[in-house]
Amino acid sequence: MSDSAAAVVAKVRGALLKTPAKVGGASASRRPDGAIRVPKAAELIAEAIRRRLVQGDLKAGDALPPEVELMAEFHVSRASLREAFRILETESLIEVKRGAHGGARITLPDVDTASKSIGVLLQIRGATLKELFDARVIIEPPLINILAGVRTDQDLAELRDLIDFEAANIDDWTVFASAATEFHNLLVRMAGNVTLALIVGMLDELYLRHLKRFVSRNRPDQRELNQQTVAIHRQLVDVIAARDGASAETIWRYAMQQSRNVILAELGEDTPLAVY
Amino acid sequence: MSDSAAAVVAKVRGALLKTPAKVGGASASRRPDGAIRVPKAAELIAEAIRRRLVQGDLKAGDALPPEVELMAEFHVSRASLREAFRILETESLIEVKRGAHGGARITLPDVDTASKSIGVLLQIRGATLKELFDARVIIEPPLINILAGVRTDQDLAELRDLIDFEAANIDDWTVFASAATEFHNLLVRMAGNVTLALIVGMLDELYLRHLKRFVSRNRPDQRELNQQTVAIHRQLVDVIAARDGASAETIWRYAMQQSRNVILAELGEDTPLAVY
DNA sequence: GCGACTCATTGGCCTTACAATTATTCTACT
DNA sequence: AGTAGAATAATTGTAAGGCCAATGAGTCGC
Repeated sequence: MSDSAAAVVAKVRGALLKTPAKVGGASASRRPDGAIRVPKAAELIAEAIRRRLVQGDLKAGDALPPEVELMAEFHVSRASLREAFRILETESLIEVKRGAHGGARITLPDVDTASKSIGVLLQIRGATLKELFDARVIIEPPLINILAGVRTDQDLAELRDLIDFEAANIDDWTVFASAATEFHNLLVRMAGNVTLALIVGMLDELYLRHLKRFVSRNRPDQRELNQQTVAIHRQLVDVIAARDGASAETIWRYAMQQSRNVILAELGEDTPLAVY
Repeated sequence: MSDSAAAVVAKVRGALLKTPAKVGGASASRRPDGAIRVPKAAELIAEAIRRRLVQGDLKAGDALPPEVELMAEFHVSRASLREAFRILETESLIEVKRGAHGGARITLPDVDTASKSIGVLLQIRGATLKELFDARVIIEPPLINILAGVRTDQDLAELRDLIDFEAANIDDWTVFASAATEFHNLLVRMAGNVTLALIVGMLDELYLRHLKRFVSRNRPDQRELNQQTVAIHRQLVDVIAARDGASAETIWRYAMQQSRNVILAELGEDTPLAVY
């Protein structure tokens, strides 16, 4: 290529940003301190691909063209393209496999990704385990109230199936714990607010991450606690079945405060959240 | 270097992962489908630096050594190192400047970063604007109740200062909007739950991003609405001053539902959230 | 002092080359 | 015919080296 590097850069920038009317376009973005930041080639490529993805041009599982083709398409070197890949991998938007028929494939980001970035933020800001639970105690009960109004018979059946599964695994600590967590998430999802379901999912995820790092032992009275849990879950579903939102909310708030107190008493109220 | 590439890779892996006892260590991680994934050099470097950062060996503003030194330290090529930089940049953990005395500097991630990853997730899952507001209507009022119990006189003073500022800028749409948003955030922060403050901050951020993309026009009755807003804010602070948590919660819930209805009527209830 | 200039430092980007991995295809042997 | 295993082709992972651009600090001239 005989162009000077500057010309090439200019060309790429031009090619990538040919939709300057889009107000949301994040080229030449400003940093908090007001200084302008010249976007790097890799960032522009990542942004272009990300846009295709979010706007639906690319679906999960779709394969991106091999590096050689993308290099030609974006007029960049392999190094820059690969840096863009690392960015998109970090955002869990692609996965790259090597070998024949390898290459980058679109993946849907999951809760893990988001909760990781939030986790770092919370840890830096000194959030405590107590706050994490308080947040859930505030968010979940009102959702249960809503759920009592919108639940279908199939929802009830699913919830009861899950409770039966809990009861069947009452002695297997890890299985029971993940089932109980899933019960929470299921309730929240059924309430129908995708946003809050996601938030609760992330809080769960953070709590579990913390747990896995610091707790390996079991409680002596675990079995008894688990039985209580199952009983409360059954009671809750019955009230939801009766469409008694207010009672359901009260029950759930009480139940969550109970388990919050048990867990915090064991782990320590002011334990700083630690996910790394 | 006369080693085969395989030997070099092995050496690097060994050097980077010399703390295998750390349970949190994410080398050779498993993907959801159970397949094991060989971590790339860039990921290992990013992880090593990230760990130093989160554990406090590196503070915000600290400069990392120049690329040449890091290449030597990690025994990797410049390409791999730079891919690692892109990963860390994506996570908002470093910022790279060029020129003399440039290089990578540690930065603290901010709400933007987290809300971006959540935004993608929400958009993909088809969250609507309505849900975003419903989430805030659920989360904020209980926090106001708490705030009424813990508020200090200085908190009241700050809130009233902010309201005065709102009143003074009642005709400047953008200034008023950001002041009103800050009022929300201030309330939530004062309630003392870092986790929920962060979550509300992210929801705000997402709403504002959406707004900036799609709304440029003003309402004809904006001035009147803003005056109502100021009146309600004053009323709220008075009730908080009286430590009347229940009333404060009720007032705030009502106020938020009002503004939710106004905004949704204008933008459309089922508008899918669009942040890109 | 103070502005323009120089220059060393450092990252941004490109090219080339080779190694490692993997799906497919071919081959040889049973 | 069928199948294990070897060759092959496609594709990413990593390295090395080079040029250019940006930047900030010191220097020189006024």
